[in-house]
Amino acid sequence: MDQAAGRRREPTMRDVAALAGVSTKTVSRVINDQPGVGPEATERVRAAAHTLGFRPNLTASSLRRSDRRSATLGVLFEDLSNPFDSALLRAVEDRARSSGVLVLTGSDEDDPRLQRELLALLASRRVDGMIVMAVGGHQDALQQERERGTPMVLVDRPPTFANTDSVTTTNRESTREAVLLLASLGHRRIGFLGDRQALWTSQQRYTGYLEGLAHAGLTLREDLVMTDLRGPDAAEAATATLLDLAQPPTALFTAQNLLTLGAMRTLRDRRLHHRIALIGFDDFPLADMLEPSVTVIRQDVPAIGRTAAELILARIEGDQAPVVHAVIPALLISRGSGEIPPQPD
Amino acid sequence: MDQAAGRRREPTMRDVAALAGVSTKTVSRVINDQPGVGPEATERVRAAAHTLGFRPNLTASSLRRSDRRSATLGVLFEDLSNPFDSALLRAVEDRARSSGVLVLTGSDEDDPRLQRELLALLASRRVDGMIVMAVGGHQDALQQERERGTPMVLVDRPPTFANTDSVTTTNRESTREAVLLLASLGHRRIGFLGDRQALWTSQQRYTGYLEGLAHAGLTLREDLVMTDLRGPDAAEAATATLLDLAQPPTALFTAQNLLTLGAMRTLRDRRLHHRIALIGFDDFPLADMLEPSVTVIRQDVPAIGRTAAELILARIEGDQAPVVHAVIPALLISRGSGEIPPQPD
DNA sequence: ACCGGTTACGTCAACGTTGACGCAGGAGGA
DNA sequence: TCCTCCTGCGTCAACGTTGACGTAACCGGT
Repeated sequence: MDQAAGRRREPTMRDVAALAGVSTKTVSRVINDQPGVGPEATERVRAAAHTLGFRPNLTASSLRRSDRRSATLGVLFEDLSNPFDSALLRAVEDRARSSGVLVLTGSDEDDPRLQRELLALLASRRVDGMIVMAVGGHQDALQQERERGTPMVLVDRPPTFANTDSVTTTNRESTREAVLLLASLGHRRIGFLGDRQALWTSQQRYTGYLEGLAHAGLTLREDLVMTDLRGPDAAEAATATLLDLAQPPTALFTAQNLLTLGAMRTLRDRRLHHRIALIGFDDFPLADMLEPSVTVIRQDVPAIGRTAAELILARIEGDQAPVVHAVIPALLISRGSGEIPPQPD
Repeated sequence: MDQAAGRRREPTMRDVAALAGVSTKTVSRVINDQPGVGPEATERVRAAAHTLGFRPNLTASSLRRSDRRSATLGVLFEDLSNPFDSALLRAVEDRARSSGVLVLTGSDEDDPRLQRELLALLASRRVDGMIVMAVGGHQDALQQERERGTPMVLVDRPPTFANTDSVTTTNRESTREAVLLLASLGHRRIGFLGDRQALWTSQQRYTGYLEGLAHAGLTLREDLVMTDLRGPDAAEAATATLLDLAQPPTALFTAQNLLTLGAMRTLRDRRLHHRIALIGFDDFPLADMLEPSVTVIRQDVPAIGRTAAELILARIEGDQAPVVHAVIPALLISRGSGEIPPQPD
């Protein structure tokens, strides 16, 4: 047995047919459970297939079939090593596998060039449909792919173009809810740390923040808002800046999980983590093990993934229903850090 | 534009050929950068392909080519939503993409039936090779697949059968090192919490524990060893059991990241987290944000993934070198919890 | 005995692409 | 001048499978 080259030729339907003494078409019928084959012929084919270890070649099959199905889905996320993305992938995968569908994956790092390239690689493998996290900025590549007729569902962020399903979460509403919670505890100076404003989710969360302030009768203080923070280190520095203000915030809202970590780090360094309230968007492992435990807004990632998978599978089956923009509710999980009242100076 | 059905027919080489006024073979040559086409014909083909939006059908191509390559790899891990697995996937993916190869994924949940099923699904899509985390117990399905000639590399756990590459880490050596560190601080009663002993990694880590004790001149106390723990809850209970002994351990070694979390939870509940030393196998996010920060053995996940991908790609290219069992060194990261000296009772 | 229908197969071509091979025309050498 | 080689194409068949269609045998009814 070699490691690689000299790979044994896989047995084909022709081989099975020869051994069973029937035509390849009959083998095809048996393999695909189609009617029109007698019980003994069926048995002979089954036996032959088993002794030869025959496995149908799905690429040849999908080439020839009229529906062209490859029973393969493309999944294009920002970064599959991110817990949010990988949990989403897992949910998609589970739902897909129950339909015998496998998943071809890619990480585009939110880079339009990379996304376009990966889209092309998926397309040349003729996946039946794609579940994609759109990159920030314009979605030209996605739109072009969609206009070619590729079934597509966007997750996490909706399309900027027409006629494409999406699954997102209650970014705005849940953020508003969190801000209202803080305000109800008496906080008047609530800081906001946000991701890149080019991202739709960031904009939504910021809008929710503004709405929350308005509902609580608070006026926006621009100096308490820091956006376009990329990663925990930026959030760490931004938090320090806010705390150094003459009138520092008594509560913080962090609009993304990495930013939550950065903010926590600064609060901890300054021994303020029990004195300044903190609510973060996105749950993360161990949030409940920290001191104080971190209050977060948790997206229902399994539901998002399952919904996206169900949508795309239905579209692939030919579902012609009007476009769907599903919104999966997120949940505010109170753990302690968000319930700290404002502290006297 | 419909959502799904009535999917536009993708343009083929025939369409391009017709528009460019050449034969399909000439189109094929241009697309594949093969020689034997004049500059103007090349230009006409390029233009035609561009205006039609032609993209080669890789499934048809791989069916016909002599090497049968589909430029697709199968990756079969235990659970893609686990941070270790997803980081590994990401590393594999990056290395593969630099060769234009895409990855077809699956999670087998350490279930032999599921693994066999997913293996078959990957095989019927004729992936060029597979990177697999073997399930605990016997590896029959893997071995059979391997014996059919499928190029294969195992990660995290080595094969129990011949002639198959693997990439693992220094489970035994690093565990020994950790135990020696604890012993050097004066610990005499070091507890061990282990995963299912059916897993190779668990056995290795347990062996390392034994070796560490022996090197330190300590005798094994069986009552301090708890194995076959599944998940954090089991570890939590096991830790409680150990602490309730007449002579409880003064230090703990947890052989897997979920077990580390469970042990930490119990230590914290009993307010012993600053009095009992703890070292865990596998790093995890936020380990540095806890109090005390958790000393861990960190596997070099990117290196493992990259190495596995390079191995499989080389084998696919026909590399006939003898079997490789790569071992990637893990690193002990001292953060505090592992440096707590034994406390007087 | 004859007809219409059904059952259980088989034959053939085609899906989109590429390997093997063929061929015309021009360049270059004897 | 003729032969050879090379360049730049084209033709054809085949990869493994399945849709469309053909057909022989048999059934029941008249």
